Amino acid sequence: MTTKLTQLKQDFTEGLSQISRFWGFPKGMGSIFAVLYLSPTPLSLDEVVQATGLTKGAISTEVRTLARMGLVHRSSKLADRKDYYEAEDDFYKSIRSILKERQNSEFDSAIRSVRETLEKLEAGTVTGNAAELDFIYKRVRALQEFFNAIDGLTKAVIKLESLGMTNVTKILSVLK
Amino acid sequence: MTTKLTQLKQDFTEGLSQISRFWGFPKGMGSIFAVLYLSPTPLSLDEVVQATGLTKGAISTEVRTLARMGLVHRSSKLADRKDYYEAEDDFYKSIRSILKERQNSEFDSAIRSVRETLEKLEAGTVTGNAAELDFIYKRVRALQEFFNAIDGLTKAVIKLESLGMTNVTKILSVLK
DNA sequence: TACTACGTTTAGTAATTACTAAACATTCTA
DNA sequence: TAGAATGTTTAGTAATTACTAAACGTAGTA
Repeated sequence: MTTKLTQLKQDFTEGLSQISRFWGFPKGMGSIFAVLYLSPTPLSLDEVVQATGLTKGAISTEVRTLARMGLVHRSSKLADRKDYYEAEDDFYKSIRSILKERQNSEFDSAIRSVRETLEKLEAGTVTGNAAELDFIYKRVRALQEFFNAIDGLTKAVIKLESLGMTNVTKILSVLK
Repeated sequence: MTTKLTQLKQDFTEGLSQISRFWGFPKGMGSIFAVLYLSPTPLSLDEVVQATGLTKGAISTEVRTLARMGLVHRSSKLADRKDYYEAEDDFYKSIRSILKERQNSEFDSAIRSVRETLEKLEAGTVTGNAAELDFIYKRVRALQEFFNAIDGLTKAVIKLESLGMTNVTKILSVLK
């Protein structure tokens, strides 16, 4: 039983859409990436419209966030006003730019709020039952330390020349 | 300038809510966890209702998913029909059970769909332009390899006796 | 057995998010 | 300069998700 190439592409795209949703991104983002990833040549906005069934508007905005994450690249041909988009195919590179992106995001500000909580506790300016205060202080500090560890890890990954199989293998070997 | 303990708790809870949303979970989940995490003693459902402002129903369901992820534990006192909930305070442990949880989830099925794509391509049962087929095969295979690497990593982490600062430090040292 | 104290489920609502359609801005071309 | 070809923004809609309120189930207690 044979499969048509177009069908295969569609299934693949469907799969990436689900993965995208799983990670909390719009499923349209997944399908845009899939289409670009399977294309041997960069595609214009209208070609992506055609291939995904989404509208120009949607693609315009989602391609921008994909580009911010380093998952697609925008290029242009001389003497052609169209923009062209192509997928990054080095996922390890993408991971690094996604992490970099996230550093400046809301996540960091939320984490900062935990640190502020901790600082208030350390400054001794919080009024309330002493035993409870002590308990809460320990817990908040533990959380803070955990965040610091995560933060250290992501920063280390960002700084790498390249993540990639070699490094993954190294990590695996230490974990054994 | 001093802060009331209740205010501090509220701010902390607010912070965790944002973090929860950032990771694609309901913000209510974050606040439930925060309340439990700051409590020296396990809390009953009604106490959580009181502390979070959510309804019994919401808490009932969200506490269940928190428990599945190993972030909270349910316990009961003898001769007391109430359930009591308390937060896991070993986050490394939680990471491991979250990863374990995710293994059987939709994510895996989506990844499986990529593998299926690859298998069809390898079986040579796909009809279409040969050059394009070859290109697509290479790309899909690369993605598959990437997923395998990730999968290997998560499995390794799951298998660990315990993740924790020691291991994080080890990883960091390899990445330098 | 009826009543109470709980947790769960369910059906509906509110809030959020993803997307569309169309107006708009910009740049090139005639 | 007018017109066409492009990408972006915006205002509204559809779809999804988080939550509420209240009915329900169950088990313990009088």
